[in-house]
Amino acid sequence: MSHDTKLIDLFDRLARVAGNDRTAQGLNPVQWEALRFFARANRFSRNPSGLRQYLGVTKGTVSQSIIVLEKKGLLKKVPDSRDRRGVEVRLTAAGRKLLVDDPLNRWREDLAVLSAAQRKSLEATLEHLLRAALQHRERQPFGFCRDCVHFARDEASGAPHFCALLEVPLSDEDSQLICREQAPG
Amino acid sequence: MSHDTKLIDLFDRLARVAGNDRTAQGLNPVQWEALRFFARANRFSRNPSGLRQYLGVTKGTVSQSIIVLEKKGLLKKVPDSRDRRGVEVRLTAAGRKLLVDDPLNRWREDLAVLSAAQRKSLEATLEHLLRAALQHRERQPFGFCRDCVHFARDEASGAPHFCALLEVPLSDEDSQLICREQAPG
DNA sequence: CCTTTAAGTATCGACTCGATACTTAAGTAC
DNA sequence: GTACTTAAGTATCGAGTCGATACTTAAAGG
Repeated sequence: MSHDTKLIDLFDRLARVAGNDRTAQGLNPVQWEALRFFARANRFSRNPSGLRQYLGVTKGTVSQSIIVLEKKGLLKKVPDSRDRRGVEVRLTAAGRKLLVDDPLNRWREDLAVLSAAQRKSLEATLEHLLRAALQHRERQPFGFCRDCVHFARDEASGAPHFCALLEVPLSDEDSQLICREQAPG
Repeated sequence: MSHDTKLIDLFDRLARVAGNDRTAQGLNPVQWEALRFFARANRFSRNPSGLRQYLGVTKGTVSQSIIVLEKKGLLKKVPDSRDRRGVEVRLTAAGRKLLVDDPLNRWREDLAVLSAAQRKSLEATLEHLLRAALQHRERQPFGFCRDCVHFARDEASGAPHFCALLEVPLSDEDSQLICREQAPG
């Protein structure tokens, strides 16, 4: 019985409660997570292997989930012009519309019981913890493009920004999305 | 894009990462949760409907999970002497032994990146949040017996403690377990 | 008694998820 | 170029979760 037992139990319990109200609008937990991911991932990340990395599951699993969401008309696949093995996954208008009723939004009401200072502090602590946990498990942080070590702002190249890792220009929109290659700077 | 979006995303992501390493020792997430629950629930709570309330799933689901764990030799069912419809679920020696290698323990290492003050603050905040979330969803908090409004310490009745709701004497051990009837005082 | 309610089980169908095997396309070596 | 290797994605299978439904048994209350 170490001193962190209660904290771990709280995580476990919160995760379970969150999981419980994730089945809504006919979508199950993983489908919601996939929808959220593709809505927020940049063009280097919004493909099946990006989701695979994000969720930490096998490619067969994500392949199935994407096919189901495609059948529901919430996602559509577009061939990748640069690599013909790959596909780009995009939300349809129906997908974006459904995301407005994300069951995770229920937590906004719950978070209201905390003060602004508490929420701020909680956010910083959880971010720290998540980063450590992902590093420990050798997984990518999937942070914002603009917070990356490879991000160069206001390049003279014409485009507003630039990625020094992939060596491509970046739009303003790109910089505000999450990226599988992101390394916190 | 409300201001709590990032906080909700952090919860979602932490929950997913925690879920990923919950498949260990041949047990899946729900089986681990059941094992943990029965190890910590008091005698009024360690039955199928207690787990049902705790996890927020249907009785058919918990019935199946318990049967699987019984077949694995980690749990055993004992008829309830007071109510012949009910059963008491107890961990076997093998169950207790397995719990030592709970994959959730991996978080202890991750929590080490936080200072003692941060952990303390995090614990208080999460407890507050969980309580609000459970109340919002009309679910029981499953707190410690000793922290309950119905708990009476050092009764003159002979037993060390007493539950004013169920009107039964309580041992010291009872008071340190979680209870489905618990109402925070 | 008889009706209602509660605890638990049995069964079904839809889905997740890991594992395995497969297809197609890049990348690289020669 | 041809051959080998690696990567992206799909197809399929089996075990398990989970809600829904129907059922059995027992308690509880007129």
